[in-house]
Amino acid sequence: MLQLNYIRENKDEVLKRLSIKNFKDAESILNAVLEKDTARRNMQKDSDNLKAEANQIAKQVGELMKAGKKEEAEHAKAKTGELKLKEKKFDEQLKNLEDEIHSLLVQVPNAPSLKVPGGKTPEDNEVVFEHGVKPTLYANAKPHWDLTTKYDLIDFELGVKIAGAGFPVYKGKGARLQRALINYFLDKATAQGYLEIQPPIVVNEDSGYGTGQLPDKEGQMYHVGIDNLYLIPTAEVPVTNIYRDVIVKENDLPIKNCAYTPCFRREAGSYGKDVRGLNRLHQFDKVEIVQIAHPEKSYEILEEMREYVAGLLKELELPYRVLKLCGGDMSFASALTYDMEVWSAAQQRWLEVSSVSNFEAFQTNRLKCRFKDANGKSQLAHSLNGSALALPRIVAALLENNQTEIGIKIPAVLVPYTGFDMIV
RNA sequence: GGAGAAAUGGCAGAGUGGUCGAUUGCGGCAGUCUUGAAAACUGUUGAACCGUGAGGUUCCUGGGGUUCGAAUCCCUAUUUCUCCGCCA
Repeated sequence: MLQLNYIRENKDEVLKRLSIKNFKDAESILNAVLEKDTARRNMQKDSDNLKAEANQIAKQVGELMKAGKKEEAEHAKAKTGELKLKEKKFDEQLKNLEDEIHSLLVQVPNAPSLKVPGGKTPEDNEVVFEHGVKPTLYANAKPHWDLTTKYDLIDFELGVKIAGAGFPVYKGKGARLQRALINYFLDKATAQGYLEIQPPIVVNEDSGYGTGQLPDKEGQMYHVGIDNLYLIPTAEVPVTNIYRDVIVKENDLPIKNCAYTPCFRREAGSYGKDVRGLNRLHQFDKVEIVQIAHPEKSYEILEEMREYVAGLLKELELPYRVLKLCGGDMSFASALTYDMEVWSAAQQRWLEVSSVSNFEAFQTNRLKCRFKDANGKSQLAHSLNGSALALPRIVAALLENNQTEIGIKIPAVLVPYTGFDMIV
């Protein structure tokens, strides 16, 4: 949620930034918000005065009673009846106005950074960096869904039997490769100063609202109805919610957390080649990095996180590219997002493996995650997160790109974790 | 799942109808002392909203109620703890 004060003071800038996201009704919504805000403030002033008066009378009654002036006290009491009625009316109207403002405000996406390119579709994303050489495969090379069968690494059919499509069963070296990647990613993140967190993988409603999955994306999460809990779609949800309703120390910024969790996504509406094999799953593993940052440092930190993720891909010897998402392709909450994609040699396409975003104060406004600045004033911190990394598509690319006639080569950095350097 | 108790500021913990936005301790911050630090001492220290300001309003888990007046009384929801049962 955008900050009301900020909109009030920087309306033109906010409008300009929102136009990058092609958000249509920005002007009319913001005008309505500001109008209602003015009305709300006036009403609060009136209401506060009324309450002050009532408080005065209550105090007087107390004093009169103590002094034994019963009659006068009764007289004063009588006066409050009327005030009370008015008070109730004011409170109701105030609450209505606040609700209206809130429901308008939650419709407004985060205002993109001015660095975000315009555009509407993924084609308009800007390639800012590309690294590595796309491998040329031998004649009989296969896509990963054939390789996983050939080497008995992943059983998709078995997953269907046990749970359903999109819940693969990893076996033998396939399972070991998963564990190796998770450990490798966690070790790297820890070395980079991220504190490892092992959060719950279900969250309550408040947490869902805190990071913005609720109410909009309710249908994308698995819901445990009997206890009203949601399976997390990403570790971002439980980890960021650690800082809900928290005032952190300015000196502690930036706070760096990482977490491995399984992630659960219903992916309603997906179909076709996008869902083949490991391309899109209902359950997958991911190591997430999260930072709570000082507002002045957040963009610097975004670049640092992007570099960090790129470093992982480089070590894994995967050809990758970095996209700066255009306004139309960005998520609702993001102010600037980099997508990292790896080249899948057998599918001949780029696969998104990480998304690194600066949310500025959009999430922290909802979360009420603040810090005290040098003047003792609380202000909202900025939040950022990124995948580092999501496993399935990394596995897909590793298998496809490194296949040879005699087996699949494991990149050197992973060998200490897998215990084997070749899948044969 | 059954029985009981509790929920107060960063933490601990007072407070049972008006003088309570809340005693006190710890922690934090600033200062004195010190070459520096520690200790000691002194001061300061919750949040949100309205207001240029003075100041005002709201908040003692959430919601509702009683009352001129509620942290305090009543109802309700949630959570936590203890005991019992079950159990990785």
